[in-house]
Amino acid sequence: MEGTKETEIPDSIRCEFEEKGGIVGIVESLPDDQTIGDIVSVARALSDPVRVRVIFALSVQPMCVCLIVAMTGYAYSKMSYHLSVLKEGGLVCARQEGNYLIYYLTDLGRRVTLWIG
Amino acid sequence: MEGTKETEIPDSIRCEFEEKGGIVGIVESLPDDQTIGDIVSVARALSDPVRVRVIFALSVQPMCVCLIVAMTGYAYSKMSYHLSVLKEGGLVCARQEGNYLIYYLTDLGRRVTLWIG
DNA sequence: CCAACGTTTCAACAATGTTTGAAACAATGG
DNA sequence: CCATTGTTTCAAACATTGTTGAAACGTTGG
Repeated sequence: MEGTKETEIPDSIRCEFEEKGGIVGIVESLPDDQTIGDIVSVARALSDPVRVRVIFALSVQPMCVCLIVAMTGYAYSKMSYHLSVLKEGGLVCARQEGNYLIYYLTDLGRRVTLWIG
Repeated sequence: MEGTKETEIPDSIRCEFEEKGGIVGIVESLPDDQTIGDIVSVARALSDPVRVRVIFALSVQPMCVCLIVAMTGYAYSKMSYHLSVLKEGGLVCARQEGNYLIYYLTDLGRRVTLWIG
């Protein structure tokens, strides 16, 4: 055994694989951890049906929490949790208006909603 | 109170909201459950860093499990689990070659990888 | 047929994510 | 200042996901 090789790999792959620089080459071509982390947090935000519904609804128009709650039938505290996950994923943000909090899509939220739609 | 109205909503939203048909109108404009479910299962597949890394690696070239394992340092059984999540999300599939299983991106997997990259 | 290899499956366990209801907070109107 | 309304926070219960190591499966070569 010489150098970086430890694993046997099938012929059908070996050639292309070595051309690409082997494991080292492929790993180097991967996005950095920060980018991967961003992707993961968006994905997590989208990994629940009610949250997906909410961002689609917000893509129609901004809404206060009371509307979102009325639309989904969820309790305030429950929806508050889901909204916080969407906020952490960078998909929504909120502005205060009097007694109300109005949630709306961020730029990223808009792009994501367009793309998955 | 007349008709569908039960919730007080702030002035800044009311007008636009009623134009869109209120809650009923907005709910009707949402994607159907099947579509939402598909989005969620793709999102879940992407909601772990190692899985995201794997699909990026597979976008460079198909790989047998032993290579993926070597690349990530994960145990076989662990990686096998993550690959099954990616498969359930419809992002990857595999073909057998002799003793090896070679994973590669599906069409959906390719589109997703391109978009998130 | 047997042994070796690549891979998956399984069950127990650990870790994370979600729900619940009560309590707290902030803004408004009286 | 007080009561009310819209919303968040918190901790405890609960549910879903991820990890581990051992055992099983399928394919290959001897």
